[in-house]
Amino acid sequence: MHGAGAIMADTTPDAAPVQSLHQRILGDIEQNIMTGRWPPGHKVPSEQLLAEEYGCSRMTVNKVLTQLARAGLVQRRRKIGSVVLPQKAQSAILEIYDIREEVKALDRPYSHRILQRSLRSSDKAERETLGLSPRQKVVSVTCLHFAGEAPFCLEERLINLAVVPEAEDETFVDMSPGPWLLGHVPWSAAEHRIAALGANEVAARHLHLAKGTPVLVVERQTWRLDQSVTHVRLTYPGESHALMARFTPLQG
Amino acid sequence: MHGAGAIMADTTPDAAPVQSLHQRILGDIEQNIMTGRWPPGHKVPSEQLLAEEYGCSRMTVNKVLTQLARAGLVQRRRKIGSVVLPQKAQSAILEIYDIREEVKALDRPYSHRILQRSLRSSDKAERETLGLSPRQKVVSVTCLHFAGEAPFCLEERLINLAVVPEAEDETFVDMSPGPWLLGHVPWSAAEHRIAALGANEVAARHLHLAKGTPVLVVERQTWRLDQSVTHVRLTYPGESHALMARFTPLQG
DNA sequence: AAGTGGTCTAGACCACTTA
DNA sequence: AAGTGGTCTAGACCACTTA
Repeated sequence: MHGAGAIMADTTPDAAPVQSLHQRILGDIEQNIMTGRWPPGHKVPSEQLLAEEYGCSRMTVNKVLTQLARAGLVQRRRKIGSVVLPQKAQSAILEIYDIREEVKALDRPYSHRILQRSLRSSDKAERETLGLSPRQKVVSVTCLHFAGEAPFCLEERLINLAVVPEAEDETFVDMSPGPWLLGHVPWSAAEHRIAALGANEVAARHLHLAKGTPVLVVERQTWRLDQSVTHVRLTYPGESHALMARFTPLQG
Repeated sequence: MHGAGAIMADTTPDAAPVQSLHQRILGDIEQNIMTGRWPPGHKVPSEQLLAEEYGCSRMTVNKVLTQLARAGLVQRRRKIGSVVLPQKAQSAILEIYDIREEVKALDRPYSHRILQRSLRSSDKAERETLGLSPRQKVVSVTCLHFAGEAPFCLEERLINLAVVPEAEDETFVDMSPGPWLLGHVPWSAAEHRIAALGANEVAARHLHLAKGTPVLVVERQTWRLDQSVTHVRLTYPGESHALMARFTPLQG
């Protein structure tokens, strides 16, 4: 140090840029769309015009508009320019939470218990579900998730051993099958099915419900590239459980 | 060779570039992650190294890595570089479809009927739900959606007139409230709640079910900036209905 | 023919982080 | 001190689309 301490302490003469330039432009345009000043169909100024207005290069506004297009807020076409899109119902999105996280979010102690685990040849129904060929083996796991002492969710899962050979030696006692799989196999696609059903006998017994009580059933199948990785059926007591999600269309 | 061979895809000798360069780089990296060649924790080559390997400028690979980071596949940190992230359960996402689209996807003729519509001061429960101040007015609409002759979904909705004054004169006869709102108000956030319940009296009557039959209840609240736009409760016969979604983490 | 977006370059300076 | 990403510039050429 050469006596520069005073200078160091005296920073922020002109406010430091808390936001980058393209974040500011993004925010401005987003505001215009969200407030309705630019309704669906409105023409967004061209990249060149925006660049002039903000006194920046075209690349900077291009980055912003590309991001808005990816988020589905605007449509971009050559010669035409960018227009504000009507919002689509399909863009309403719901997150499916990790069960452990769900329970912890409720401030309850989480635990799980493996009720059954078997390694065996796939039967016909399973091959149909997973899209397997006749000889392929599967791991079948049944797992009960707890919030405190209370059963929270029944998990019935099939794992395709051809895609996840490491599953052969895994007991899932330390980590339940869901998180374990996420750590071992990346997935490229998933399909969900959600229904309200009356509890069947198995679900009723494990979840301590009367048979026929409404339960929320989430089925999820996951693929890696073109191969089915796993199929899972999660059964939640319907009265007590709800899947929640908060969603915002754009992240800055 | 330190993985550079795996990174580089074959160069197309003559053919016109059907893919842009950054799309090709994105695809290559995505492949490496999806196939497990680059497991979670693996260090992605630095921007400078990738740029050299692909013989392109740093901006081009920066674009790719930024996109991968936004999609949640990698984490980027200065000095450290980029590393492959473990996949998160939270990234499993479910689309909620427009009811009209849901019905049409089943190849059934869609129609809807307005059962009730009223403009009135909000009551206490409604103000709590929507976060309104005492004097604010709401439009309350009850709408039944049909697939052919069969009731498909009961919609019970509140609309905040302060945010959507145009709703005062709208009958929703030509277009049901959901799509109408999407065309009139952009939303910035939504919150969903899904549960399996026994049908209450109103739902049972309109959906032609016995009281207590399992139904799937989807509640959605939507905001524009900080103001609540609408709250809707959708009730589906649980046995016949399922929400479906297919999801892929990255779009090129 | 002209306007617009799509993509890419070859640099630049900076901020952050570890060593 | 050095490596890495974050951001931005000032251009360039091209593809597509309308007129």
